Amino acid sequence: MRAMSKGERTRAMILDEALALSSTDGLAGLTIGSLAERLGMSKSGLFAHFGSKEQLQAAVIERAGEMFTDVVIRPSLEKPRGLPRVCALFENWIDWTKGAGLPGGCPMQSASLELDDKPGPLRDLVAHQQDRLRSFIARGVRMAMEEGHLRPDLDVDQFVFEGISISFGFAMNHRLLNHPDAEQWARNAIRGLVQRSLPDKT
Amino acid sequence: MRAMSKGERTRAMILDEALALSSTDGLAGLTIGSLAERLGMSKSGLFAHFGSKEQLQAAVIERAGEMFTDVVIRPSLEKPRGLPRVCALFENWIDWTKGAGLPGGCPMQSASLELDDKPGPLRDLVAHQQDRLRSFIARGVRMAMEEGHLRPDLDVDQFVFEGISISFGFAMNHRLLNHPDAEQWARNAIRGLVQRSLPDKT
DNA sequence: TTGACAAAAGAACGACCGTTCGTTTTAATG
DNA sequence: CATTAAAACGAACGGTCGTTCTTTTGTCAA
Repeated sequence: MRAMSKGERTRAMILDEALALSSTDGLAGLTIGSLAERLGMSKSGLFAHFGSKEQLQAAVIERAGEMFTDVVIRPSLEKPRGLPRVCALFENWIDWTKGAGLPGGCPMQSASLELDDKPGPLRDLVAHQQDRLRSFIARGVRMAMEEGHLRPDLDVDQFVFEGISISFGFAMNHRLLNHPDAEQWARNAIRGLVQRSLPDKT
Repeated sequence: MRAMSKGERTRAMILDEALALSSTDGLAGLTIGSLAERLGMSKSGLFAHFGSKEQLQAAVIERAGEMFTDVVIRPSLEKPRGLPRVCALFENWIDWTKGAGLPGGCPMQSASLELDDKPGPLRDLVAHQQDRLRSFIARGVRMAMEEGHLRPDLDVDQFVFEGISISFGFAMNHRLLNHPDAEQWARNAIRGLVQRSLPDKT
């Protein structure tokens, strides 16, 4: 890990700060000037690390994806496969939304809303990351079905849609209206989703 | 309606275009220059109608709220009170998300994400509108309980949370990933939510 | 320690931002 | 019609945007 040159180190430092900034101001609100000022360096010096603003934004999106993987996905893999892993993922996700690291909300969520009408490489990047998440959850659910933890006739895509919707809905309620009950609602909703996906007790 | 002066007419015209623009580019991406160009008028002439950009943005948010009321809420009031009205609301909402009028997605949703970390009058405005929607739905659900359409022990806030989450989740899936099954998932989820809120058949 | 190269700084660019102001055009009213 | 107020314009302001240069500084191996 000490094979990290000076340039690579500052680049990583820039990305960390850029991620924090874009989580509050959005991907478009992320400006090179303010980012440089926060880091106490010159615009041009910062700029040279990325070559263009779009590439900076792309790097931010990728970094956000890595962070999400580290905080939400990877820890869930330490749980036993099947239902425990699926539940752990949603719990990690709720914790992540509550502000794990980033000052603003989940940057991927705002990026999605921001880019949904703007075709281009950034939009493709975000869509791809969302697809990866979706298929990861689907894989976990299918495992849980194989393990007998969930109904064999469960509609996997429907389950994933509802789980993701709850997570996004929680972010909305928690961050904008910061309603104190939002977390409880989200946990209840996830629990209900799981409960009605269990195998029949007959 | 002919009591509308020239100024009021152009102001309305400006707001319509501003709403369309902000639905694709976001509230922050809405600029006076591009808006004026689209309308074929001068920046200063347009500016004079609002006095500041923030007031323009506030007017856009309010206009978006009116539009949502016209397209989603008001039509549901023509249905009989109780469950039919609640279901109609969610169906209207899905249609609205599919692009009723606006080229971009629901402007209120992106505004929420955009402003959730930026305290100020705009954030308050959006939060207030969301609160109004939430309490409107809650009122409808309570009516349905009184009519005997829904379980008397139903957790109203929980119901509202899940319904709103589904609607937002649909927007996300439909607009960003434009997954063809998204609408079906959303309708299934709403139907499931309603079904498990019905009175016991015992 | 020197020499080569990577990294950061600095100044400047054209473009666009929100905003102001004075002027001109247009609409409403007697 | 003439008058007056409302509405739209055009030019300009200070700032910031992303980006491009050239120059200076720092790093790191020979």
